[in-house]
Amino acid sequence: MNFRAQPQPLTMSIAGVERDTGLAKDTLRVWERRYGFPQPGRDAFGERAYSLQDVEKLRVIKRLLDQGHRPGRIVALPIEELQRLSQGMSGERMHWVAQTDEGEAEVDLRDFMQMIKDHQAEDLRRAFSQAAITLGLTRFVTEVVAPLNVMVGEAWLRGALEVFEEHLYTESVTTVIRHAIGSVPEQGHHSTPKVLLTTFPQEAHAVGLLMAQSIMAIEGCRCVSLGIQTPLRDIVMAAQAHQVNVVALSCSMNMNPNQVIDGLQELRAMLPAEVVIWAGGSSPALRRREIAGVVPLTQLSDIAHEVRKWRATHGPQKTSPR
Amino acid sequence: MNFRAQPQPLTMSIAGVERDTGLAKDTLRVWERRYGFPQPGRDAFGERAYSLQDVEKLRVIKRLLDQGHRPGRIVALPIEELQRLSQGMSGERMHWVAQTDEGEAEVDLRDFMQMIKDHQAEDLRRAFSQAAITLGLTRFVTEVVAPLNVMVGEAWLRGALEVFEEHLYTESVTTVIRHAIGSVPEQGHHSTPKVLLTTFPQEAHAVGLLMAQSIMAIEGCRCVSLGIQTPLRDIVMAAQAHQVNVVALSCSMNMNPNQVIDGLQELRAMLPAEVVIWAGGSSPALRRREIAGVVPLTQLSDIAHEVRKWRATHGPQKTSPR
DNA sequence: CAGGCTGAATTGTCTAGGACAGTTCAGCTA
DNA sequence: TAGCTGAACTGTCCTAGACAATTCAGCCTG
Repeated sequence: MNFRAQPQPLTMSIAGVERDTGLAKDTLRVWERRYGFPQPGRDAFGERAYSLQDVEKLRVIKRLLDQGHRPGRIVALPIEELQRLSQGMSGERMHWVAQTDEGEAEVDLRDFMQMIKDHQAEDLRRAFSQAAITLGLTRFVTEVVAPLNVMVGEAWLRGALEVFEEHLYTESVTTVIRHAIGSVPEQGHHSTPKVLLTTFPQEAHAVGLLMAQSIMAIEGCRCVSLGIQTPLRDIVMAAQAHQVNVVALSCSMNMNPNQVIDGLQELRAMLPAEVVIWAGGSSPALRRREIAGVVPLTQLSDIAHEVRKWRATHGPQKTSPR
Repeated sequence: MNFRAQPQPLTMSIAGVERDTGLAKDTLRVWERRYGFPQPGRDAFGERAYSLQDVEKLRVIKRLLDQGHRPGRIVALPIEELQRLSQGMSGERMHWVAQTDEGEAEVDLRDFMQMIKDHQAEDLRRAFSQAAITLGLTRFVTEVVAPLNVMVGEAWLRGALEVFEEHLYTESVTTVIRHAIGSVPEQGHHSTPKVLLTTFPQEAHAVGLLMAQSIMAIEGCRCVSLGIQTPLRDIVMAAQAHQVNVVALSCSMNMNPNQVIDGLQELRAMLPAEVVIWAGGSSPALRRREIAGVVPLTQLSDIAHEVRKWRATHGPQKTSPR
């Protein structure tokens, strides 16, 4: 067993930091000028070289920003102070427990986390399958996958989880949800609403989309998913080609809030008024401010409500004539 | 049916163009300086305002770049010239036909292409499912999906297929293959080889990986997939954590050949010698030159051969002790 | 004629600081 | 307490220059 220690680069380029933290290059430079942090060293070519500690701190800062803090107040703070701030929230509910109808606790999320950390690939997938069957797809997604996503994301931010461990989790969940979706009986040609699912080009996370799709399928929608990263104009063209009633976008926490808002506004301007836009996911942009003509779904449970609301507003079974 | 031809703004900001074309802001500005195109107007604030025609032309240029053209040669060309270049290549063998054992032609790939272009989402998925059942998973993947990938890729390069149409194809195929993999009986804890599947961080295409996984599953391998885009060091760490015998990488045509070669060499240096590396996919880098300690699998059928070869070389059922 | 070397051209990304519109805050007034 | 207003904050755009990395084109060699 001679796995070599990696030739880990001890620093990161500005482009790497942008990708890792989601903070634009311009922003990083302007913070340096204004707040004195980050203060990267320079490599042999005179280009910024960020230490891994600084990148770590930037990640914490990003999270605090998403929670509503303002840059000028926190960017210059020492790391301990930031961690104290970010401890404030989260971190309490590592012990959520989903319960079966009979009331006994059956699914302890810590068990899943443990399997991820122990790299028990087969066991993990089997446990997910079992939970999906025991709880049903809707509860599995809302009570197991959603909180696990948060826990995995936080663990990754803390550095408690490696990228490959997160990948394994994502792959396992994807497999199980897709399999479950396949078991939902297909909708007839006239069931409504017909929903187009996809994400903006900047969004790399596919699980959120899949979760939404699974709940919509259960609620009896006709789902057409394009997967992730569809250019704006293609979303519009697809909505037209498939004659959908609803366009549903998944926007994860990692997307730039401004891009989310801009994208939604542009999309709204390009789509005909009778096509509804649902924007779901953990992006802070969705909570922050209302966007005209866009329905924010900040919780998974909102989906079912919105489907029913749509059906109440529109004819119960006829596809709108257009 | 009042889908608007365009969004009200007849121009686009530089950020919008970046989002729509995938060309970085820096690149757009430098092209303007060097080649005189694009030559955007300015809005009331003195900021670049790109016409929709220019954006359209930029999209064509992006496509040509992906094909291997160089910016200096094409950016300044008039739109007609660019379109002529796009037409140029590909497009002869649209008439492959897979045959059932009885010999009758059953599956005409042109039918699938037609369904994609006609946006018949449900029919397409149903047709794929049916083909997978009729032909069996291995033949479905090698005789239907593989050639269709080529056809779809070529059509996209020619501009004959929109991005959202390609997305729909990818999503449908993914659904069907994943479902089929789920039906392959799970391997026991001692079957070999144990294979780690993933791609390099630059690789965005997941279907190739899935195709490989499906064939390996059929051949009785224990597959651990991390999905796409795993950093190099995480591939190594995962190989160790999961104690795999083989690391399988999928490298599509779209990856930079140099990145493929460098990545494989670095990976080879980091992994212990007893872990085999299989590199599959349509990347030209795999055909071009041999890489020491890496097995190239340029065809899907190579996978089965290589699995058997591995079993012949190593003990038939014991996991290597290490 | 294949293959390898070298210098020149090409190309994306980085650097610097300045500017400004839009948002949020803080203090004053009613 | 509520509402207004000016000041501070903040992200993104701007210009123009520089340079490493890649690719091309020509030449030489075996």
